[in-house]
Amino acid sequence: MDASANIGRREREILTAIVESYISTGEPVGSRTLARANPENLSAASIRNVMADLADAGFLEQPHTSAGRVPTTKAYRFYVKQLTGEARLSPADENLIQGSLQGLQDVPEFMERTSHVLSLISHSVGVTVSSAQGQRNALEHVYFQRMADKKVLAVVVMRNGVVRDRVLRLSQDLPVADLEAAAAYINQNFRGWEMESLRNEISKRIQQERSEYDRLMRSVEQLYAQGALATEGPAQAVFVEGTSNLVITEQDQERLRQLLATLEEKQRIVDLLSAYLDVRQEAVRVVVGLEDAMPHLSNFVLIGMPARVGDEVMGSLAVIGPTRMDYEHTITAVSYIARLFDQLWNEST
Amino acid sequence: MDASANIGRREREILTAIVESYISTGEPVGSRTLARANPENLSAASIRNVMADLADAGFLEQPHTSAGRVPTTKAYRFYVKQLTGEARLSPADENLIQGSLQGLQDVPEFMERTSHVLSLISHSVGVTVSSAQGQRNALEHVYFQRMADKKVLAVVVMRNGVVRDRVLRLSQDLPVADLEAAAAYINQNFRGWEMESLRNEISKRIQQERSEYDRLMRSVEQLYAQGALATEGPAQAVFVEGTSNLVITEQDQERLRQLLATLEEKQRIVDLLSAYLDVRQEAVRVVVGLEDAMPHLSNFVLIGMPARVGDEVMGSLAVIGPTRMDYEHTITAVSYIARLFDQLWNEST
DNA sequence: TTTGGCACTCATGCCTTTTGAGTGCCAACC
DNA sequence: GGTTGGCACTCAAAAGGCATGAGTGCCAAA
Repeated sequence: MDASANIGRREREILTAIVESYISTGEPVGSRTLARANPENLSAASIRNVMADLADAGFLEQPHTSAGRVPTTKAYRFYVKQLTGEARLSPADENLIQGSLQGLQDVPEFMERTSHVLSLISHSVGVTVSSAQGQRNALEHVYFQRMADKKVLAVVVMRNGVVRDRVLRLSQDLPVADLEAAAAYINQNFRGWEMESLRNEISKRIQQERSEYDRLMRSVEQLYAQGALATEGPAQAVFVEGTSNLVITEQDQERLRQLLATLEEKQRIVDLLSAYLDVRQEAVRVVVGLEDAMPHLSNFVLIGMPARVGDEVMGSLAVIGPTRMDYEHTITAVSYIARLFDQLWNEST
Repeated sequence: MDASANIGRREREILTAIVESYISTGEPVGSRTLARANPENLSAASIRNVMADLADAGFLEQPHTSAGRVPTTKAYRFYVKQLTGEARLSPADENLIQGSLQGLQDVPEFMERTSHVLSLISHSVGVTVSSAQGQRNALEHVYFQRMADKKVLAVVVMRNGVVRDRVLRLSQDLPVADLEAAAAYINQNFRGWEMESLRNEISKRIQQERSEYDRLMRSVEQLYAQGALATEGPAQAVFVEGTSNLVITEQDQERLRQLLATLEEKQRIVDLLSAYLDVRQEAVRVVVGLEDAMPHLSNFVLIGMPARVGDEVMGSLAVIGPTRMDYEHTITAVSYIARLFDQLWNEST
């Protein structure tokens, strides 16, 4: 099924040379130019023959009859696969990254700066999502503040330092004393509990102690029902940076417009990343050809991986750029930052 | 000094006609076309004379010798000044806005959606800043959580529902008990105080009760020194949306690139808005010609105003767009949303 | 003061020509 | 048989030439 199996060594070399040449110049590459650039031993005519084969196998395309060849999606996939992944970042880039990410404390801030750094290094669009699900988080402290009739501000502090606040609309007003009692009850009984098991336990207790006359549990029930202890929330911050780099990449007006519009729809970015990045993956993932997921992102590539601290996923980082990009460099940068992220947050906890 | 004073009625009419024509077509406007479009009574030749005068007075420019006239910055300023400001938003637009801004609870969320709506309505870039300075805010509750050696998470809840959290790095470690004591001290003594006077009072008390042996005050001092009660913070969220609209506006590649790059620098956006939008202004402000503040924003206009709830400034909303824009429409939209903001937050508190 | 007329300018669009990088194929060569 | 040089052919893009038309300035007449 995979035609790349029956490809000989010569073909492989020429194909990578073509891909590299096209990536750096952007011009369709012809046999003559290739022969001149790599004056090993091959002549233009021989290369022509190989190129014809590669075109038949679906690795190359011609914009028009008498033009050079352009790599197809298949060719890029092949190219990425045969990269060694042993490249190291230049000291300059390492410094740039270290410098940008110093003195950070919260995840969203890290994500924001990371998307910026990624855009600088890759010359494409840096994209990060701070999902901060906090599922595995232990409760440290809750606090309720009465704002107005039937409106309560709930603040939840978790052990890892994530603070979540939301306004609840209750079906029935609760006086300040009841709010304080509820907070005290939760703090005393559940401090240190993991949020998920905490929620299970609370809903269980509410079921059991259904006595209509237990004022405390009724308050807790109301607060709980309105999501006082929910931790996901819509607080999924998305950071997209480096869109100005697209102006150079994408010449066509209308396509550029649609590109920018697509990148502004935060929800679609989240979907894209969650569709392609697996929580458990250990290495950078390169997805060539995003047109399946988003029509306007044809000729674009996603290079990314989840950002984890230990086992817990705190978000994702990725670069979205044109197929014509420096894959090796970008891959190394993404994986470097992901490793750095883990490190930074491990040592500071 | 202002040449617009000595401009007669005919001149004024022709100038506005020119500006409007240029805004809608984008083509330099010539005397003949104008005469045909407004067939009142004037002939092309007469208009030519007037146009020559207007050019002398600095209202019009010629791209080249034999082309039509293009309005200058001065002309736009004149045009904006003579707008009545009595326009109303179309029901469709009002619905769009109302729909987008329903069911909101926190200011940043409002700002994010507002920048989006503004970009849709103005066909330019919608920009909002949620500054939530909270200077005028009363303290409701503070909470300190020890994270690690010399690291403390400070959570400040203010009466208006704004929650601010930050990680403090202390010069000396504080045990949990001391943190709790400090929090209790602040909560008992200063609940309900305005943040600014609170800070003044605390630093005064620290000065006075300098006794090296007062453990409590030393804890408070340390926490305070590291900004436990600071409320500005870098939590100045900036939302920029609608950049895809610029692709149509700005034809020149390089300029477009710089534009996008400029709009990505959040800090500059903040500076721009704070430079031009006065906290106390009651109406929409239109600034034609942003090139003084930012060279890359020549030929661009800022239309914005602060977003207030009563007297308190919660941020700013603005549109940044090309000089060729529908001023009246955009001005009405901005002021409509600002009014809506005040309303929404008054009724919900 | 307004208007028609006239000569002049200059960006724009359209057509044609030239150029050059590329291809495919064939015959010759090692 | 794989490799190479040669040759005819293709086609996009650049360069030149020309007509078009919207525009201007200025002048003289109404």
